[in-house]
Amino acid sequence: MGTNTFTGEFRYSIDAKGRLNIPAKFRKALPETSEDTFVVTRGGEENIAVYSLDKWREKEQELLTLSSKLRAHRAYKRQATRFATPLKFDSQGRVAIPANLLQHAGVDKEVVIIGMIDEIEIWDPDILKRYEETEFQLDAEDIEAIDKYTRSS
Amino acid sequence: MGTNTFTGEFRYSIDAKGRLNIPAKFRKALPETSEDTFVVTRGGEENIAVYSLDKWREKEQELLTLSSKLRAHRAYKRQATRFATPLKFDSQGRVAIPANLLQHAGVDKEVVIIGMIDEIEIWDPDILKRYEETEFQLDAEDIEAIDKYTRSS
DNA sequence: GATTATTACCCACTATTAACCATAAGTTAG
DNA sequence: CTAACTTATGGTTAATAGTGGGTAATAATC
Repeated sequence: MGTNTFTGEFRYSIDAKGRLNIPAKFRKALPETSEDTFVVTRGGEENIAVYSLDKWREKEQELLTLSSKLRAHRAYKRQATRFATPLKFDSQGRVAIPANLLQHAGVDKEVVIIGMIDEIEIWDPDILKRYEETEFQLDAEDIEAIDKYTRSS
Repeated sequence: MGTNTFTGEFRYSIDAKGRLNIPAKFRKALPETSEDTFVVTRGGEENIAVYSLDKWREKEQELLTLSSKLRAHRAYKRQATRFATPLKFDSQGRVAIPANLLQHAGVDKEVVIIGMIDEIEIWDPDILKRYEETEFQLDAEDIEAIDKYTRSS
C-alpha cells in the first residue's frame, strides 16, 4: 500500500460529541506498532499537533534522558507532556479530541487537517488563513539558513 | 493495554475526607509490580511529586550510591526520603494525601494533576498559573543546553 | 478501660466516555 | 452500468469514571 507518510490537506468537521474523523489515508499510513493510536498535543502555533504512537514513543525516550534534578529539564519535560494524550480511533476511524486542546487551537466545528510527513496539524480554518498571511511568510534570510541547516545534516 | 506512561493534564478535587482520585488512565499505567501503590513526596517546586512504587524503588537505589560521609549527600538523601509516603489506592481509585504534603503544595480543594511520563505532579491551580508565568519560561540558552544534553545521551 | 478521633471499607449517584449500530454519499470493481 | 465496498457522519446504548456519603474497624487520648 502507498506511502507511509502524512501528506495533503483535508477539510473535515467535528461532530456534537467532539469526535473528529482522521482521513483514511492517514490511518492507513500508521505503522502496525502504533496500534490504531495517535497522540495529540499542543502544536507550536495556535493549533493541534498529532503524532503516531511510534513517533511519540521516540519523543518520550528522549525526554526520559533528562534529569529530574534540574529545574530547566523538569520545565521542558512538563511542557512537552502535560497536554499530550494518546487517542485510539473507533471503528469508524474517529478520535475524541480533548476540550482543552480544541480551545487552545480555537476550533469550534470546521477543521483543516494538514499532513506534514511525520506529523499532522489540525487548524481552525480562519486562524490558519490569518497565519498564512503573516507568520508563514519567510524572507530570503530564513531560506538561506534552512538551506545551510539541511546541508549540514 | 495502551501506553504505560503518564501523560496529559487533569483537574480534580479533594473531598472533605482528604481523598484525591488518581486519574483512571494513570492507575492503568501502573505496572503490576507496583501493587496498586503510588509513592508521594515533595516535588522540586511548590508541588507534590508522585511515582509508581517501581520508580520509587529505582530512586532508592540511586540514593544508596551516595556517601554517608559527605554532608551534602546526607542532606540530599534526607530531603529526598523524609517526606516520601507509599499510598495504596482504595477500590474507587483514591488516595489520602498526607496533610503536610498538601500544605507544602498550598493545596486546599482544587487540584491540577500533570502526567510527566515516569512521574506525576500535583499542583494547586493558582500556584501553577503563577509558575507558568515565571519559572516555567525557558530562554534560548536553556533549550540549547537541553538539546545538547539529550544528544549526548 | 472508656471515649474520641482517624482511617479503612462499602454502597450509591451522575456525568462522561466508549462501544455499537445505522446511513448516505462517494469509489472501485466486475 | 450496476453491485460491492469504503468513507464520512449521525445517533443510541452500555460501561466506566469521578464524586459524595455512611458505617465498621483501628488508633490515639484521657
